Amino acid sequence: MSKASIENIVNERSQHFLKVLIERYIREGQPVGSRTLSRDSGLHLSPATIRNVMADLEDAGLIVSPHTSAGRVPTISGYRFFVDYLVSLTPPGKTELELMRQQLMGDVDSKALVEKASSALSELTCMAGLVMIPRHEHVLLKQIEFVPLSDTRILVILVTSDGEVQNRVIETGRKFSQSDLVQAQNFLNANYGGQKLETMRMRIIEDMEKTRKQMDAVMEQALSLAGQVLASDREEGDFILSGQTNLMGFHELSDLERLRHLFDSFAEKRQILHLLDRCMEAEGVQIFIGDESGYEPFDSCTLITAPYENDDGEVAGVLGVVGPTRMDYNKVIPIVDVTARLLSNALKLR
Amino acid sequence: MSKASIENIVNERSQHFLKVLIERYIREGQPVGSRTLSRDSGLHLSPATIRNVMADLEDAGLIVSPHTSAGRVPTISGYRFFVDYLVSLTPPGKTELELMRQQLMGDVDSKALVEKASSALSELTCMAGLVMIPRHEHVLLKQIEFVPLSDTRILVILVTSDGEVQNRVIETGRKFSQSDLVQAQNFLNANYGGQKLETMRMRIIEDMEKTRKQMDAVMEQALSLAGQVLASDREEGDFILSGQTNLMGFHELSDLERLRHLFDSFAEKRQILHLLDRCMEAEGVQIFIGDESGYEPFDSCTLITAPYENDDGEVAGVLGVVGPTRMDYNKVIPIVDVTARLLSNALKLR
DNA sequence: CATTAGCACTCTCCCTTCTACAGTGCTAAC
DNA sequence: GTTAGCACTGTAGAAGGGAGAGTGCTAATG
Repeated sequence: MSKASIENIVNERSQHFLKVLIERYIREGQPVGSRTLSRDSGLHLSPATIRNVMADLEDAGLIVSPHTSAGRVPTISGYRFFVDYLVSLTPPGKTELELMRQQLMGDVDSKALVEKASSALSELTCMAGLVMIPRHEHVLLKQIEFVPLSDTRILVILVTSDGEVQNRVIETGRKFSQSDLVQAQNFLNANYGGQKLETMRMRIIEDMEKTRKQMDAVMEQALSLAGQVLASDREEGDFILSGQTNLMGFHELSDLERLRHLFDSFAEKRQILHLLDRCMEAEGVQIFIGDESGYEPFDSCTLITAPYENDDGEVAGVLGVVGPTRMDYNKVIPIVDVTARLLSNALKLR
Repeated sequence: MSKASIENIVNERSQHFLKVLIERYIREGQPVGSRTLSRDSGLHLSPATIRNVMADLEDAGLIVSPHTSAGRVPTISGYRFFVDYLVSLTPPGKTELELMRQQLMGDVDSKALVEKASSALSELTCMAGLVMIPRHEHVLLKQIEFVPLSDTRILVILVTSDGEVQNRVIETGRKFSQSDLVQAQNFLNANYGGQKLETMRMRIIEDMEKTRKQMDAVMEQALSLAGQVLASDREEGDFILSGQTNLMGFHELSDLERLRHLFDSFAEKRQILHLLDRCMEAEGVQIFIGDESGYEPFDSCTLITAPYENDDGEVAGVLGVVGPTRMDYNKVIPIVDVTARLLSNALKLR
């Protein structure tokens, strides 16, 4: 940012005009001209004066005109300045809140909760809602079961403290008898039940060393199986997307090629998950406007996210909405924020 | 169909022209005029003659012209007649076949197979591919396990003969001790293991009657639990969709509103599942052109489906593609057909 | 009787032209 | 610092016009 621009931004009056301009543009979707702004601003200044201010704002890179004789529209920096300094967040109405609260109560199944949160987001914002499936990193092992499928394939069922069930199939390479499995299962439940999966993984590696000296066949088998199970525990993550088609309504995204690109990126998931992972580390609401996400299909979109917590009060995932850069930040930011809180609560109250 | 139309359709020459016209239109996407058709037809007839034939075909409702001075395009009836009597199916090339075969081998997980089949369909046809998740109606119970989650909630794990694992949580309303559950589990495995879930459900209802007289507590508990598990067995079904965005490339579908409607229908699933269910009953390839599906979002699409079989040789589900009515039927029909066969094989060879 | 040439007609597509309009930047006056 | 006035610029939309493609009809032909 040039020196001139900073001085102008500091100017309170310019900021007021910027705010009014952006709010107007968000509402109407049309470039805002000096005459309109003069009427809307509340201050009694002529269009000519406003034009000077607008020229400054344009110099500062906060607004641009699409062509000579159109009004001005916010740039990405403009939106950024707006959300950083100028937003007047309007908390969701009682009815919306109540509706959302109801949706997110009842259920005990965390998958169902996540889906409802996602569709609530998309319905309330009329954009696309997305919610990461909760991570189970800090989850405790409640029970482990082995079920033989064939000679060398074993189905392993992990029941975790958050009530989730994970099925994994492992290829053992050698044969285990039914009683081998029962013994291993009992051994593991007795020794590792109630532990976190991650600490479990570490302890098993240690324990395998010790066991080698003791040469207890049962323990060794059990550990080797458990080792295999947990080796495949690198979760790749996933998210639930709702209301993707809402995005087809925005004519700033109506370029079919861009839109297709965006939809493909939703289907591919990988990059988006990476982005969401980053948001999980940050605290509170995160906003990526236009190319700020560094992810090209989102170049003409804004992503607003907030982390939510699991029953232990640890960050379990991230939720958010995707929409055009021209979105009602005043309204959407609180919705994302509140939804994250409500989902956290719902996960705790199960 | 009027009498005149039938006579005209029976006319072999008209049929030839219809075929050439449709194939040309499928290739080029432009209305086909009499001059073009005269050159393409192979027969040495002047455009004027062709015009007479085209007028007949139009009377018969097989083609229309978008406006006075455009050529003709096929109607839905035209396409229908084409696929019923005129297609020259071209089997997929060696390379495509080999590629598909490779994709569909390796894996043992039926979910993964289904996903690969779906993406293979969408890639080979450049349209949207969809594959129903296999139904487990005729599947055998391999093993049943009870895992207590809380006093009244029990996790039931069903391992079935096709290697799938189903988790269900039931609310018992009263407390079961650990040993109650183990006994019930053993009883059920001993008495119902290896049976079809559907016959099991019926037998359990019978057996509950008998048990009432014997008053064996263990048996009664076991049956009551199993009854609950199987009561929730009404599968609603699901399908995997791939390459949905391919549809955005077709400009006959480029009306954003229609497209949105179509995408919403994919997300809603219910109606489409209903449609697919109907296809499961029929034998072999099914084709719904335009409004033939009776499902309005598909009005400007064609759906081509084929059922596939599970390891028992019973119909397990349906797969297919969705694209614009103007699609290369000669090529796509065999692809759907072959994919269904290959998926059936892959499911058998696991 | 089927086929064909000829012709007037119709419609779309694309190009150009024109006008109305909105909004700008600049200059000079307040 | 603010404002009025003014020339300028770019867009949107209407109007017009020619080229081209394809039609249906009629009358002539083999």
